[in-house]
Amino acid sequence: MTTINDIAKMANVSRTTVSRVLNNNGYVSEEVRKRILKIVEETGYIPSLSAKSLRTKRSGVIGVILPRINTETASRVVSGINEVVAKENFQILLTDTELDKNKEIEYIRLLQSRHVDGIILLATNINDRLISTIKDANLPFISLGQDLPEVTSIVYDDYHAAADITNMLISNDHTKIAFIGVGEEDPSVGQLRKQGYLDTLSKHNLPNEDSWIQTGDFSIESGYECTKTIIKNSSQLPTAIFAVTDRMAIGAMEYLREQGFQIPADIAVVGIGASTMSKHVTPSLTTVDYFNKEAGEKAAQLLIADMKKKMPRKKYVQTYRLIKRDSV
Amino acid sequence: MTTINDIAKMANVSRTTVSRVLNNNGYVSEEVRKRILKIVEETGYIPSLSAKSLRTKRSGVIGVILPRINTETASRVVSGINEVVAKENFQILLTDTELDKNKEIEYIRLLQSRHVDGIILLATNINDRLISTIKDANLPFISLGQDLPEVTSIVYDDYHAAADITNMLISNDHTKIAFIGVGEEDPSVGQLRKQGYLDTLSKHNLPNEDSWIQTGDFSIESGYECTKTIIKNSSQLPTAIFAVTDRMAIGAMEYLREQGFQIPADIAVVGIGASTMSKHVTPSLTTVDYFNKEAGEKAAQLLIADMKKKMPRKKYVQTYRLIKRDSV
DNA sequence: CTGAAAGCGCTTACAG
DNA sequence: CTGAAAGCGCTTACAG
Repeated sequence: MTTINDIAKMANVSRTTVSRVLNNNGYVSEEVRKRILKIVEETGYIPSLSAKSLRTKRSGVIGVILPRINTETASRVVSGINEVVAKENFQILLTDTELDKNKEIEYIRLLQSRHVDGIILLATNINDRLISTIKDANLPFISLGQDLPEVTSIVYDDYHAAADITNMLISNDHTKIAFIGVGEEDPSVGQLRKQGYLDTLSKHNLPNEDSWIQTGDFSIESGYECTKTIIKNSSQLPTAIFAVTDRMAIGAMEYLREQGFQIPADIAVVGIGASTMSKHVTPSLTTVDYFNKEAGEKAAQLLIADMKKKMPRKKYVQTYRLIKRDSV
Repeated sequence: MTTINDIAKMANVSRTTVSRVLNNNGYVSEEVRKRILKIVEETGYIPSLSAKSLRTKRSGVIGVILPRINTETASRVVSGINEVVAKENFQILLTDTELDKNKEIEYIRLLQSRHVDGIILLATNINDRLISTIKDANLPFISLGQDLPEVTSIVYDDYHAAADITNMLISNDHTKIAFIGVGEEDPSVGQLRKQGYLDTLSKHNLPNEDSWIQTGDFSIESGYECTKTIIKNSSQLPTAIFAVTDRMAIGAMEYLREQGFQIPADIAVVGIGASTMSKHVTPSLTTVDYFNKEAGEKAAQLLIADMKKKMPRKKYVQTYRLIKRDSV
């Protein structure tokens, strides 16, 4: 492999000078510069970034920790992150926890050992070990999706989004609104969205049967099953179902359609996420757009800013947008 | 930052011994091992992989080059790759070319400078500069999705998949079959799928009007527009439309539905890709499953095998499966 | 404008 | 079973 020493020899200069040319800093005579560049070109020399990184303590790599790699949300976020960091010549090192909390911690340490310059975590839960691992890493760090104490966080406005969409159902004359949520170990999706729903119901003095509130696991199938339970176990049928993710909402629509319910005439369905699918199912799904890609961009911008100059911890709340379509 | 030297001092041994304990090779007395491990634990010491990689010439990182990061195909493939490489403790360094051919080459060189142990390229085209860059990199390399000369390639069986699905339309009594393809700079999707369609038509002596054959760009919108052109410009309406991707097929369905056509009664629609969406649109879309995740797994396995022991160049053809649903 | 030298944090023959 | 020493390929004060 060609190294900086080879280039130096071939150009009859020291490797110091070659380094200066390559990094464009320090004075080098135009003549020498040209000579070196020519040789670099001819040999196809590619500098070793591991050596550089060992020496400079910067790697040009940003670590991204995802709960699941193959979801539309994740790929939108990564796309947003990538767009920003690529411009600054950073690469993304991707890790997938498969929703395993231990892996979150393991990967933070791993990324640290790879000397990444910063980490963006798409968080799904909050726990003390996680927080302390992040503190110990002592690296520019952004949490996206959960409000992590002591860590700069970008969160979606889960509470208000859920409240808004519930309100929208109410203003469409729905008074019996069922709910499909996820487990409370996920504060953002599991707790805040549910609270937004519950508070809105009580504000309007609306009833809610126990059987109207079900807990799924983000999958289409769980939306289907929860809806089955709602329909079968309710003394009174709801006239609307609010699922906290589009996928579960689409599972709900599937079950309702199979059972011969008309959507929205018999039962309306809404979700959250503005997935591509939500637009193309029939009827098209009313949902909330969380601007995931923009959230990824923002996370990357904040991270880069923090890398350049240590920023104080702050919490950012993303905006969202209701998308009214045919399922209501 | 704690280094191996610090640990060595604290344990009163040489860093050689610490290295041996950490990497679990060479003889170390049980007593010393325990002492070292305890100190490692207490200090939270994290070895520097850049230093290790500089020394060993292996990085434990695999580079993946994607044409677009946020597509379902890409995320399935990456998920498959990740599953395999994570087991062997490799990380994925992800790059996104945004369909720019120059970036493919740029990223190969970049990944090389980062000393990745191998590269998987989701190729979208074939050109000489690309091939020669790959040869120069002299790294374990797998092409996925295109048959790159001189490079181990995993390809989908585009020709036969297209032929099969066309045949299926014919055996459902369709004789007027329109086609929505993509540009021919993409040999797999643009050329092979089209050829499979054309050959099947001529084998059955079926007609095909010029206006029945349109070229889109993978997007839902282009499927919509191509279908508009087909419907408006044809002297005879086709009774079926074969779009080479699900997204374009879904665009086609959208236009047809808007215009009041019944699917499949008036016009049948088929796609390729087995996207999640294809299952959940109404009517559900007949399509071809390419097992993208399995392709990703296989790419990773081949790459790892090649890293361990140089393998001869070979071409692998993935299997596929027709999924008949309600759009035919 | 240019170079010699030190050092980043590891691993690995080699010697004992 | 253990350690001293060399070296991986860079960058960066420092000196001239």
